[in-house]
Amino acid sequence: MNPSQRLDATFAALAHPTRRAILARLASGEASVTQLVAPFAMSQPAISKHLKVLERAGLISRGRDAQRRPRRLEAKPLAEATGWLERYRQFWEGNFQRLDALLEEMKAEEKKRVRKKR
Amino acid sequence: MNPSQRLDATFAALAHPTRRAILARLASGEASVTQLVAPFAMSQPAISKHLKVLERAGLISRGRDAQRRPRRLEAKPLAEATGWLERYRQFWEGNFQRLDALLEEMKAEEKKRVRKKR
DNA sequence: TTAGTACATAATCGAATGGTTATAGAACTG
DNA sequence: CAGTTCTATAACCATTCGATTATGTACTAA
Repeated sequence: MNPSQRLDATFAALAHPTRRAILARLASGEASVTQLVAPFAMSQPAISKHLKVLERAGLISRGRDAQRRPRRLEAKPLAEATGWLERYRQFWEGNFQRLDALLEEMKAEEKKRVRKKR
Repeated sequence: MNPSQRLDATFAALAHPTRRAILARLASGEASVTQLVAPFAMSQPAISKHLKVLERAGLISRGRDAQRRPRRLEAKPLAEATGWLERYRQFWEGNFQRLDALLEEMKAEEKKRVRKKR
């Protein structure tokens, strides 16, 4: 998976309230599937599907403890997503000191990308 | 739209490379639909659909200039998304000084949420 | 007024998403 | 061993997504 595809998977995984709630739960420590199902008005297979989405995005990993397969938070993809968003920070912070430099950098990157495409 | 739904819309909008590229383009200034279509091997209606997704998420707004309807970046939803992600920053920075406080806060929030649900 | 440009919208289509129920399998428990 | 618990998977279904082509509409320009 290239970086763009990783961002696709990460943002898509975050685009569902159930999956965000699962991540929030896992932030306070690993949890079994049964424990993760409990708070939701939803079947166990539905949660298992959400877990699969999170796992394909690399946001969680699977351990083992007897019959249980506890999930643990893996934050690296969150860091990458944040990294992508940081490029826009000045747009909402109204902090335009470094804007010119940023725009030049962005234009250069885009030229590279477009050239590559042809 | 409640905050959770706004996050749904924002993350979903970011989960596509074409839409991220459009935002990157708009970071260097507003652009007409025709200008936004140009770099992509994709039809104009396809781009217009992506623009609609971005607009529903509040990530862009529409101006007018003769027949043109130039789009402009609106960064507030990006700020909200970043805000959500920031809660996890310490997980990838390995900075656990404030972790206990955070976990307490998260548990309290979750209890509120679960109680509300019933 | 006629032609062209810019954009939007409708209809269509295949693939992906998000849920369900039913069932299978693996590991514990008595 | 028999039963129970935990999790995964399969089959199914409705809806949404992401693209297409065709067409409509609003504005400009000659």
